[in-house]
Amino acid sequence: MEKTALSLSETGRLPEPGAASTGRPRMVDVAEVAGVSLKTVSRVINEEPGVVDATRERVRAAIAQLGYRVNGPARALASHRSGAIGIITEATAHFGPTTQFLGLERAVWAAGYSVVVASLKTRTAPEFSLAVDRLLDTGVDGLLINGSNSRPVSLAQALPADVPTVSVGDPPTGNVPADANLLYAYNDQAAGAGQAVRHLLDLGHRAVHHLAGPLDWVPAQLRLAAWQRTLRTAGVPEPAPEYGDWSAQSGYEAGRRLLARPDVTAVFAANDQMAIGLLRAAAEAHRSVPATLSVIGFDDIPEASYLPVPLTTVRQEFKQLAVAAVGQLVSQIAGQETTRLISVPTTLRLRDSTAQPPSQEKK
Amino acid sequence: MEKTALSLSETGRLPEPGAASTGRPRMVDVAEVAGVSLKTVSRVINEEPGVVDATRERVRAAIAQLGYRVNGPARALASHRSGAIGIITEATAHFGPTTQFLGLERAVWAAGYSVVVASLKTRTAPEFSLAVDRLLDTGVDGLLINGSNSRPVSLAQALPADVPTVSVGDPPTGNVPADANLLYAYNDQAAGAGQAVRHLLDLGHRAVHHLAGPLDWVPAQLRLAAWQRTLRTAGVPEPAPEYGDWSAQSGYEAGRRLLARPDVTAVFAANDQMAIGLLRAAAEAHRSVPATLSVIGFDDIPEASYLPVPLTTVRQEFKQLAVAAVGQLVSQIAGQETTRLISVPTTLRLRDSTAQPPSQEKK
DNA sequence: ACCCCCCTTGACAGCGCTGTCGAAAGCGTA
DNA sequence: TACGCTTTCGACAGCGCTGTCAAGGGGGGT
Repeated sequence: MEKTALSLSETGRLPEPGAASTGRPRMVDVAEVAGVSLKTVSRVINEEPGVVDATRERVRAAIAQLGYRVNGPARALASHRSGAIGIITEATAHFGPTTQFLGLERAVWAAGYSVVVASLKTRTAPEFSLAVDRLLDTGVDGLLINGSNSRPVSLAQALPADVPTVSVGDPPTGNVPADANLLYAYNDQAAGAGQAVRHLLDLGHRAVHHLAGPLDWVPAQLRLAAWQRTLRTAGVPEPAPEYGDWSAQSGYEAGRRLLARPDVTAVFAANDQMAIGLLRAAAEAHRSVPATLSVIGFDDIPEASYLPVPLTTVRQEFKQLAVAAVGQLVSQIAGQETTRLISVPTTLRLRDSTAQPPSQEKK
Repeated sequence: MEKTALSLSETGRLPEPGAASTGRPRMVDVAEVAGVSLKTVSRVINEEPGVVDATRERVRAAIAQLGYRVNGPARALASHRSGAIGIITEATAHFGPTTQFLGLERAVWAAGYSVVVASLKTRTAPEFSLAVDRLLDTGVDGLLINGSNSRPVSLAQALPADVPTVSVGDPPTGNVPADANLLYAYNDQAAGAGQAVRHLLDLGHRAVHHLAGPLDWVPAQLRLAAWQRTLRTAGVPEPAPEYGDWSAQSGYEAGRRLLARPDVTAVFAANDQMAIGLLRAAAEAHRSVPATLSVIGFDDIPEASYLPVPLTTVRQEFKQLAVAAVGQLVSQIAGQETTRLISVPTTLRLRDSTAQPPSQEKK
């Protein structure tokens, strides 16, 4: 027994001095080539102070010579920081979520972290929890939730309290627990939707209809609520909304139902894709836009300007939002005080799909 | 949820006996609670054989009680496998790349790996190398390259030989080095484009024009080449193509140039977005589709059916492709033999944007 | 009844890095 | 010349897990 132990420690796969040709070079190999200690190499790599320039150069040369690269897991284990941030995102190719996701991804790398992604195919709580678990198992330092969350309450519940998290895209809804680890960054949906509706009212429309998104998406709820609020404030009756699922197809179908109603002259669609579907339904119904029907969308997708009728829409600044959110998260990870809520303004892009209603004199 | 809350409040999550009651529970804490060795806990967690059911249950209970979760970096360090796969992707919200990316992401998780992402804003070699470096520094076990690569040669050059890699989306071009670590999975672009062009020829069009994508994207090259080949085979003259950048806007502009030419009756656009722009240009030029102009796209984006004229297009099966690619990569990581090239077929989706040319009798 | 072998479990040495702390060297001042 | 201070560097002990190998215990074959 002791014999075995002894012989083991004796053989102990010690690399012969000067020759470490096996496998990937390690930090100790670099140290040997540079003629310095392991720790000094570590200092150079992490750009810590207290290393004289000549030594630093020697180490850098050794690194280049061996083609050394750090072992992420080893570093994470020793330093208790993985340097990774997890992003939970919707598994949809929709313009909004995708653009926002890419913005976040780039902002995270720019902040010096790597990005681990888990996508959600359904909007169910179990799948959300599963995604969180997966990300936490990889050891992420923080979490970004991209896009809307259908479960404003369970969101906070499903998140462990000890991982800094920023929910990006939606403002908190309902009674938000004052849990300091859950922050929010979002586009000002309500203001944007309000602007859109007011624009239509200002043009002289007696009624503004709404083609809403699926109500398990917070942005859909917010845009709907802002539409209602704006109408109420203006003292205008509030017609029943039609609902879609963000897709052009659903916009087309909802559009057909909408256009079958009397007196529909202006429609605020909750996103551009549905507005596209609506435009198709209008064409089929021989309603010319904007002469007899005004349409306004939300997002400002790149195609918006190049539709048969260039689409008036509400633009969201995803890049700006992403940078703000990542800044917030990184501060939080560093243990600094941060703003709990960040709101990024939206802007109304006027194009050709909105005009005065056909019969002005009726007033 | 209530269960969790209850058990949490009951146990108070403080393992007393051990000294290290601070912070996250470790495997040794679980071992202590379960009354087994560290190694046995490891066995249970990794579902290794050789643990009797009773013991297994005891360990599982201890894990649940403590709320233990594995430390990814520690496991990666000890096992020499990070369990992560890196995906390099284009930083665009375009339908094709995004859909393909999401397919890959889900397929990777399904295969039991986590996903680290690096996006590319530009198509330059330095940025590509940077992305590879970042991913390798995090310790990924394999690499997926999502979408096209502009640099068929430098792609292989920029990749280290010791990391299994699958290029997803494009077939290899030019002389591919027989480097066993670089595999390919792709949609059969050439066949799809060929089908599209042949469809237009079969309808009786005397010429088929092409609205090509940017030539630094391999799919753009392939679709262009297939268009040329099909025309040549049919003995039809090959007009100069117009070029766009995949966007609706560029499609609109190229469409205007195209429609200014005489005798343009059929256009094969390299993607659906550009086809949308082209449709807009046609509307402005008072060319009705498909009566006086046939248009065909590529991708089959969800909106394609709901455009003013439902778009005939070539559908790509991204999900199927993703699953195949990940299977290929995982086998490669496991050191098994794999197919070096996987091709997934595309299909022509006939809708309303293609018809016979206006003047048939000219034939 | 005995032996052998397999099945289950545990002890222990790292994986490659960082954090702590102390040693050595350099430098100004008395 | 000697002293104390700062700057630069190295020794060493883990971080939390897995892989290897050995130990113990029970069942089947003879």
